[in-house]
Amino acid sequence: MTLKIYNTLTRKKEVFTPFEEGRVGIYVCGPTVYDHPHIGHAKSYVSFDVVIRYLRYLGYKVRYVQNITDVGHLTDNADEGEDKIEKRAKLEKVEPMELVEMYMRSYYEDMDALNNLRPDISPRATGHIPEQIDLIKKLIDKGFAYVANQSVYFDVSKFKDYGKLSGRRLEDQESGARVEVNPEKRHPADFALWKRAEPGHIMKWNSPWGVGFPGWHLECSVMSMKYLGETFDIHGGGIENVFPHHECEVAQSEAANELPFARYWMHNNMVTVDGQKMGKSLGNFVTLKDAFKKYSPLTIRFFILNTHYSSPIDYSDEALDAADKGIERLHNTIRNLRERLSSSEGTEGQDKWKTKLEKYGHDFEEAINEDFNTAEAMAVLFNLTKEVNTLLSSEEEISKGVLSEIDSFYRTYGGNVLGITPEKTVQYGRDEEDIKLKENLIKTLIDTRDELRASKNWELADKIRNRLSDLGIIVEDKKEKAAWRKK
RNA sequence: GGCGGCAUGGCCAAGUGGACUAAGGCAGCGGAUUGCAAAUCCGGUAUCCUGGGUUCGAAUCCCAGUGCCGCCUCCA
Repeated sequence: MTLKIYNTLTRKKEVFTPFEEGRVGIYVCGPTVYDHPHIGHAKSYVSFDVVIRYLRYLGYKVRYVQNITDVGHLTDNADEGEDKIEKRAKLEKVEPMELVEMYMRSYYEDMDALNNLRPDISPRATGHIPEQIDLIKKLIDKGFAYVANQSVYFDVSKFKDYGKLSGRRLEDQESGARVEVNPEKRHPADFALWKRAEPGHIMKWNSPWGVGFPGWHLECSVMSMKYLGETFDIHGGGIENVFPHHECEVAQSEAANELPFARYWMHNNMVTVDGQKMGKSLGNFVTLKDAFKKYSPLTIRFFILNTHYSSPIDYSDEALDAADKGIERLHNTIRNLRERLSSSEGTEGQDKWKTKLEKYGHDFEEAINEDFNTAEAMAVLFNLTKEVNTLLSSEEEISKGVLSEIDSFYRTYGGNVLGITPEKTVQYGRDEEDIKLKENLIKTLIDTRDELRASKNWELADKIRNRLSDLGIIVEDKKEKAAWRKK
């Protein structure tokens, strides 16, 4: 079995082989931190998180680089408009770097909640100005860039492969269709490597061409090659950035190095909200902080992974409610399993289950190997879950050996690879002590109720169960002792 | 105008030439289980957008049509 990845560059699904045996270098376009992250960020970074997790599961030593854009990303296209960070900083009356810090923290907070692993390196554009200047110099020296009125532009006509990633040809582009062409540019498709700072511009640095700031596309080229090498394995990002962002990255990197840049390009699709595109201008952004008020982060993760990363998803209450129920079923089984595990012993039947689980593991891998088909992989998890539920609800004794084999299956595939199953199954309170106290209080009530049931005092037993239900505690009666869970 | 994608049960969604008499989730229906519930299990539920074509064989390939969506402004 081999991992296959759909490569935007070749428009084909290809067998993945790393550049350097046993190691994988991956760069994923990170956020521009000028606002709280939204549901679109979640889709992108959850998708790539599974890529990272699976590559590690396969035994690769992975270096995961994901940048933080903190300068150079402008509000408009074609190198015009204000810097997003600077604009927002002025609005909130803070230092640009203060703003960056604030939203960067917000970003990691939400990504942590979604159970995304942190990147190994999170380089910031402002921390790599000298490197960016060096790359520009190199491009000018090689004749791929030119200086115009203290700004520097990449000359697309000099790079014959321009358009190979996005499949666009220069002559097809209707220049100036949506924006006025900057008269400093020789060709309308030329893009800024360095922009001179206009009066009043705050975020600026000295350069050989005057005071200014780097173009947006440049940082990704510079930081990926600095940490991953001039040729590296995987470059990921949103499909909306194929052109012009990624196309420009390829151009400037390959022009400078005369070597292939990223070997596999992966692009995730976008999120719509109630069937409509999520856009700044439409004002229908769903921030993760808002989404989390309604749905748990793992529900959102489950919802995202239930569709292939390259397909769009539509965020709606109906879809999220369904995902919520789905993941609850999975969690219920795992919780029941772990409860049984703590009071079981022996190893009878372990080998039989081991064989069975190997087959499920094989099916799971086969799904993920097909360009990260997480939806199919989750189906495997649910097929197993049905079988486990049957086992758990049967009357017979189940050995500790069997239970722990199953538990470790969930930990490996549901936990390590997909990240949709929790380490601990009960999270109910702020700290350990708080959790313990609450659990004990609930247990006390339930124990009392079990005694009432034993003496067939149904009326009072039902009353307690209803009252607990009102408080969000679901009681499930079993033969002797009742079980409970948080709604 | 240029480029690209999608259309599968009530909803979401895998599958992209033969183990498809189409995975999985949600909802609903019937049954088992239960003191009643909850949870769980079992069962039934799809002319694979339309019309042609290729093939021994098509959800899957080709052509035409219809409808939606994205990129070429902003955005992951």
